[in-house]
Amino acid sequence: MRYWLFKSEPDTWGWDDQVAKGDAGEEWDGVRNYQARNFMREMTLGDRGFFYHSQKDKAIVGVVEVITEAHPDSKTDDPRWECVDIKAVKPVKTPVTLAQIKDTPALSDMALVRSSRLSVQPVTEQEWTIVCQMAGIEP
DNA sequence: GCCAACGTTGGC
DNA sequence: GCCAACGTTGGC
Repeated sequence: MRYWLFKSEPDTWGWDDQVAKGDAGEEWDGVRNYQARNFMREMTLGDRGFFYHSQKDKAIVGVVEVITEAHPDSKTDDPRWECVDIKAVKPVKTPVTLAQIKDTPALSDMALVRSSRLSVQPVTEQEWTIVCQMAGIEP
């Protein structure tokens, strides 16, 4: 199993919207970036991801699970763009902010720090464990 | 609201 | 195939 991070503007699609979809989940549509799409193609069922709010919050607020493999993005006819479906698994106990992540030397290589504009990013197992500790949840 | 970083587009 | 121009994202 691999770990990922999904970034969204909370005003457009936030954690609450994701939770409201329940186990049915929702397409992670709208990605128009090849690198992010390629990561979604690498995803397999059961992979876990962090749900990150950009802009106002700038914090990891929940954990999601990949529930479909990559398929065409239903929001466009352009065959280049694909996405996976994800469902909310659980919220974090304590949101982990970008500032905290930047203050943690072991997390200084996270894509969130190094490549802040990428909307879908891989997370290493080690990073996953550390962030879960900071969030007060089981990995 | 500004600006840096980055990806994309289009002219040559 | 290069590079300038432009648009978008996201942190500050």
